[in-house]
Amino acid sequence: MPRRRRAGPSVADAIALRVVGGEWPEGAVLPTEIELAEELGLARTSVREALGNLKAKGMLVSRPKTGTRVLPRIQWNMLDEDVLRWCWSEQNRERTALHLMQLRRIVEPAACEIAAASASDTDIAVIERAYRAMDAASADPVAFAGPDLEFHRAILSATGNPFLISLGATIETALRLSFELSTRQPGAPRKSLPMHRDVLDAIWARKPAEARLAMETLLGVTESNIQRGLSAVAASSP
Amino acid sequence: MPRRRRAGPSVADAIALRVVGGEWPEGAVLPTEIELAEELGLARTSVREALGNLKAKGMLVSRPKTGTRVLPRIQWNMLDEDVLRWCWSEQNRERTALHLMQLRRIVEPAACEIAAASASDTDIAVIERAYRAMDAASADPVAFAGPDLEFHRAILSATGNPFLISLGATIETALRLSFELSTRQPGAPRKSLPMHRDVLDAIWARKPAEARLAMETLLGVTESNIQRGLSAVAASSP
DNA sequence: GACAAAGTTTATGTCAGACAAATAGATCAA
DNA sequence: TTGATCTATTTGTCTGACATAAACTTTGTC
Repeated sequence: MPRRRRAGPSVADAIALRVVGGEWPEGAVLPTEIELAEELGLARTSVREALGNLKAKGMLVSRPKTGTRVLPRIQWNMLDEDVLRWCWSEQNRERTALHLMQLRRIVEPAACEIAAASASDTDIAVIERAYRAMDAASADPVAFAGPDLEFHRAILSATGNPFLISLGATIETALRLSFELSTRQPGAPRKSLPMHRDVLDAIWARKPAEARLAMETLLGVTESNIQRGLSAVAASSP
Repeated sequence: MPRRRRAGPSVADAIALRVVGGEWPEGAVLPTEIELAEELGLARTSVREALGNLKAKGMLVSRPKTGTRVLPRIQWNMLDEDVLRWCWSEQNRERTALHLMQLRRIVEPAACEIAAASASDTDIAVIERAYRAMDAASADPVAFAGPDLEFHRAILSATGNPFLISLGATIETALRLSFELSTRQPGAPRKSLPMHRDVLDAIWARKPAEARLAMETLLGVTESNIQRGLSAVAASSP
């Protein structure tokens, strides 16, 4: 007697991971809903719900008779947190990490500039609180990560631009995924703290140009840290 | 005898528009699935499918007994095309249009720089093809819009960065929505054409700095066009 | 009377089976 | 050969039922 497991979003996860893994490449049609249901030991309803999620995220499309096809990856919404998470569990993490870094170096300095020009006092207070938490945790690289993410997210939020705020959520997810890469440097927190301080001070002083510059400097160091982390990973697992 | 209408995604649309419209504000719980089904004249299954989509996009969350609640707008994924479309049908289009423009002025010049530095010949050929189509349609502002969108999207694609490519899709959707605002200027196509040409030439000549500058100039003119369009709308409907 | 344990209620989550609709592919006719 | 029709198959929708979880109520105890 098969007890009903609370499948939840894990069904979408299971199918999405198989899509990302290449079991059904771009343009391929995946098995019928009934076949998938049998294979996974679920009702067709549950499979449909999972497939519906993947359709909502631009990964699949389905039509009667034709079946459900995998859309080209170019059309997937990489800015969706789930899609990003699923795609992360793949071989090419290095390139993804670098692409993410490229995005950050485009968006975050500009966000700093905007924040310095137009953030409210409460916005800045949130940034400052994150900074204090970073300071308190600077001895522990693991505990340091949380406030670090919050610091960068708070700056995006301080712009008041909904698009940039959503981008902040995406970046935060990606950073959490690439956490392993950036924390291989034990002394990194201590070194990056004063740079974060520079960013905060410039925003607090309402100096947009300086804020942008401080963030560019910070991200430059961050990128070289990540690159060192990448080469360390590559060296440890030839 | 109620014939079954092919409801399709319009169910999600209907519910999403009511959420965006403020019928159930942030944090509020919306009616039970059964009540919604009765109200919409659909089966609970169909309502569930629509709600599932909205959950996948970060707009709703639901738990047994508690019901389905509207998440804070700050958590919605504004970079999702559907969410963007739904939020567009609201009062504050002006601010949204300006926020979009702010995003473009951050992303597109940087993308131009990257494209000029690293785009493949085929990537550039796609950009050039879009430019030719713009040239051919420069007499008709309506026909001009399509190739115009394609031109900007092609530049984002030419970066080879999946995140920027996804952003391109978002920007394209938003531009299509704000189409009405930017086409109030009859002579705009003719004026913007040479600026697009400058962008293309700089990318073709592999001069990143010039490409960035050309795009900044182009977007500056575009923004003032949109602002004129906004004030024209405000003046025509007091 | 306060408080903890057990039962009740109710909404979502899952299942099962059926029919409707659409369409790709096969069949048939001119 | 070509065009229209037929058929098979897959997704889309409906119906009704039970499972599960959590807020609410009741009960029992100190």
